Amino acid sequence: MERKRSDRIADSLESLIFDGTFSDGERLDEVQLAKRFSVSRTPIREALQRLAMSGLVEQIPRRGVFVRQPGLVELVEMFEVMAELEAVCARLAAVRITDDALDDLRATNQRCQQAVAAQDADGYYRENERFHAILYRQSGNGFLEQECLRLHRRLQPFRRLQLRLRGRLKQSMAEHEAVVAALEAGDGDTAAATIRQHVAVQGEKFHYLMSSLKPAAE
Amino acid sequence: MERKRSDRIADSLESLIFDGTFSDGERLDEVQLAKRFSVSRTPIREALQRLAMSGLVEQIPRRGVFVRQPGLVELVEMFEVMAELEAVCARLAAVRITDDALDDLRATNQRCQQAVAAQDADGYYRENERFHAILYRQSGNGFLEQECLRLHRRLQPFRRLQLRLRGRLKQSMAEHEAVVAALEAGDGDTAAATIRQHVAVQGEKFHYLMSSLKPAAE
DNA sequence: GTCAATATTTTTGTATACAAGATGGATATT
DNA sequence: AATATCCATCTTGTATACAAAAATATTGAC
Repeated sequence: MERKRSDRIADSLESLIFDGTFSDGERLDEVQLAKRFSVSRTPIREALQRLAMSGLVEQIPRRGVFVRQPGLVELVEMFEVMAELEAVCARLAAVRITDDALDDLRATNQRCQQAVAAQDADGYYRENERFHAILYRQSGNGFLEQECLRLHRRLQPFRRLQLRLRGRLKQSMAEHEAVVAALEAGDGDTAAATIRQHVAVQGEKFHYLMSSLKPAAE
Repeated sequence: MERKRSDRIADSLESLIFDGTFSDGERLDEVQLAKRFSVSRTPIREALQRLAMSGLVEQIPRRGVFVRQPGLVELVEMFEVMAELEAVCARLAAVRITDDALDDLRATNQRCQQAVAAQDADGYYRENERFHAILYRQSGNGFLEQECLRLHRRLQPFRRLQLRLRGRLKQSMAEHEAVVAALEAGDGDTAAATIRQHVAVQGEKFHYLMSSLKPAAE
């Protein structure tokens, strides 16, 4: 599936940026990375360019690429956009969703519940991902679906941080149920409002998390 | 401002794809392009990669890159997303917009009107761009602003097609005025609904244009 | 004559070599 | 001593060379 070396390197670098191995503002030296991955500069450069397009690094011409960790405000902004995009998906899905997809959502939610009960974090994430992916798909708008997947993927590492908040999982599940109910009833506005809140609260919780942990981020 | 040769090449290729010099599905040969731009394959490859990220071409590993003109359905989808994004901007702007920005919007609209009266197509586009750019900015969400600018830019060549529809410009201006009025009144829902319709209608008109011109596009 | 297997050629992906701009420090001048 | 200038070095951007894979042509078997 992965074909070009530069693709795999891009993924690796992405992970390294996400898990904080590269701190914000750090310059990524091409020859260093080339040695690290045992390749020439060419695939490194291709990978870096991809990351630049994704917004993970900033490429200053003739100067180098610098990792660009989103600050607190940008994160909140991204969560806000994610919330709105998912709300659009929900509103569209309310009229376009198929019965099969509704069944799928319910089944996914059930598995998600079981994962919560079993304290299976990975399982929870997998099913949660699936829930949202189905919602995107059922918007009936392939372009919207892709954009949602893109942003969702970008926010994923930050989403992981906040699961530790007590009681969040249970409430999250309840919100999922409410969304399914609204979709079933064809109530687009309720579905949109519910999912918007469901996602937006993550941004807010994140805000809280950050300000409680770090002294003054940005 | 333009720094790397590959950047300028990417822009050139983008234009060539937009204006239809490269038809859909056509393979872009690296050496051919290299000769055409009198450079080596390296900057060509970098440019092509950027285009692939933007979705303008599809890159099939070890096989080449192929231009990927959006089909009719994808265009409608993109306009739908644009409409929703702008609606979000409007709703947020209704509470966040500054008085200065309101004045700016009004002035821009006025210049836009004048351009319409003078049959100054370029002027109209410039001011129309500005109107939407201000709206994005006044959402108060920098990330949303960037995403809107990205999609707006991508849709620009297709938007240009439909100005020839009789009476569209006048109605468009009226919609702009309505948006400003709603923003002034702080009525986010009305502003959102108005701008959503304003943008969505472009996708629909485009649909009409296509089906009337081409026999059966996709 | 058709199909298949192999060889040739073409094209992409990667490595290396080269060019030009940027960084940093040393030296000279005020 | 402070600052400006020039030089050395380093890093990026581009060109070329090489390797591997795919496309195409050729040849052989049936």
